[in-house]
Amino acid sequence: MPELPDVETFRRYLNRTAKNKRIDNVVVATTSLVKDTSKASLKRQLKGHRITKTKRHGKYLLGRLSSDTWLVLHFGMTGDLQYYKSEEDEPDYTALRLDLANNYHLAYTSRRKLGEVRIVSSPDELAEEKELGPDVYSKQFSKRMFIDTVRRSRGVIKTTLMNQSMMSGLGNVYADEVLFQVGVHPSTPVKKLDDGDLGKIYNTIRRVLRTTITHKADPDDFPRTYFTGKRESNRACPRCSGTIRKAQISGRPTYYCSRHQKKNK
DNA sequence: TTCCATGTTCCGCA
DNA sequence: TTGCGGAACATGGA
Repeated sequence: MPELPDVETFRRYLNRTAKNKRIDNVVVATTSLVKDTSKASLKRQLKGHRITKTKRHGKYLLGRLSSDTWLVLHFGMTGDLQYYKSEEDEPDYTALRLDLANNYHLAYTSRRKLGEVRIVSSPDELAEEKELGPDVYSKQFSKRMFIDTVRRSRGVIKTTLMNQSMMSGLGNVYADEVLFQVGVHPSTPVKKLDDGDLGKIYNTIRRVLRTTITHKADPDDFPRTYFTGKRESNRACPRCSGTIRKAQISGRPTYYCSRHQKKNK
């Protein structure tokens, strides 16, 4: 679930729920997800403070604390956020729980324990440490930057779009969605794409992200011509009379339409 | 039971 | 030397 549109949805959720509420108590249930700091230190840095502002860089959600440091949440493949009042509503797999002054709780859950929780001094510090490229949905990330960045890659287009150090935010599912919509085969070498092709890919990335964020990253609400949420081989293509195929690209399961996504135009 | 999975990181090879 | 691709990681669900 958690690629850029999901994390942006989490960010907005946090803004209208736990933001500006004092954190009275902190429960760390899954210590292995806390990186670069001890459990005790994480608790100390959260307790008594509030999240006053949120940001997102790619798939990372950051919350500025009233102490002027930043809480970082990464959701791995199965992370989620839940805001609730009654203790019996506590979700399964809660890894970190913030008990707020209004008696509500914010739970960060992780089924597969692949995420990350930490404190950094600034969003820039996080980007530097993780070597994150610009957020693919940010205003600053222009079409020119996109084309120049992609040109540095010697690999195939899908893998390039997913490379977080080139641009951050797209994962396996949304990279497929973008290429599906723009009609480019995922294993097309970047060097075979001209500036016109790349410009179209850029426009499609922005449009797909805008649309899916609008629908709160819920595939059930996506337009019919999207195939996120319907990733299944041998299924009819929602855009043409073709059939959805599955392949392995850079070790990731990849879905594409064998008819309207040709390797060479 | 076996296989698969929306994440990142590490290692070997070209 | 640099960058790409595959494997590993942890764990639940189909």
